[in-house]
Amino acid sequence: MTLRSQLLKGIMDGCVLAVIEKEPVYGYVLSKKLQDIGLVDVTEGTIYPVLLRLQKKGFIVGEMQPSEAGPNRKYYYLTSEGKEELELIIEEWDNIASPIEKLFKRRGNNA
Amino acid sequence: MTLRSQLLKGIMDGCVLAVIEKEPVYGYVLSKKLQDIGLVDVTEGTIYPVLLRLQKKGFIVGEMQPSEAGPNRKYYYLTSEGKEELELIIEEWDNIASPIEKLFKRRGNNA
DNA sequence: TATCAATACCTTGTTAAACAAGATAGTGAA
DNA sequence: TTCACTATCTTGTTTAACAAGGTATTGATA
Repeated sequence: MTLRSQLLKGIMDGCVLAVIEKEPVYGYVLSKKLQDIGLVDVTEGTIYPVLLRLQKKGFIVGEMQPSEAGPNRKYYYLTSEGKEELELIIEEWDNIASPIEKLFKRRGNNA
Repeated sequence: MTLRSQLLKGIMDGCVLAVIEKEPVYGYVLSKKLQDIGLVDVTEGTIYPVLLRLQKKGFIVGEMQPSEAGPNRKYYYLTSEGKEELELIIEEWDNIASPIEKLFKRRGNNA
């Protein structure tokens, strides 16, 4: 719908892997974290399909853990395949983002 | 299909507008230009739908011009609405790209 | 003449992923 | 008992890249 949602296509996997790499998280809090850093539209409707996809591909593993308050939480951990995948995604990102940056930067430089 | 193709979602319009802003171009050569700067998969199957979409929205206008060798060329020019749209797209890009960059940058900093 | 490559336009169909909307359920406070 | 917050997940819609194909012009080569 939004331009924002289109711009995230193909990079959500990378974002999720990057967060999980730092420390294992569960879906609900992952969504909040991504919103906090500026990806404001990343709600649960986005995050859970991504987590399922990544788990199916073997890049993360989920483990249910009891919670003292509220429903149980499914924590996700990065696998070594997931780490490799993250490297690839970051490389691709650089390959795509840098020509776009150049295209967008050299403009209005009449100062 | 490719990760690359997903990463370009929602940003092709901006890329095309940015190129046309510098100088009017026709579709065939626009595709080559974008490939040259690193967007290697941007073929005519990508470019012509984008040009039609942008024209329908009033961001560019096309004008057929005779060619001495080969088929005629349809040159596209940026409108003032197109310029405004480009500004918006670049702003959105910055809003999305910068948190992603941060997520990807602060890694492997054990040097 | 026929054929090929390069140039140049365009359309159709497939596919993937974000995400809005909704369903379900546990805890605890008012 | 009603509400808010936490937490999981699914379904359906939408959008845009782009692979594949089609048409036509010019000019070179066989």
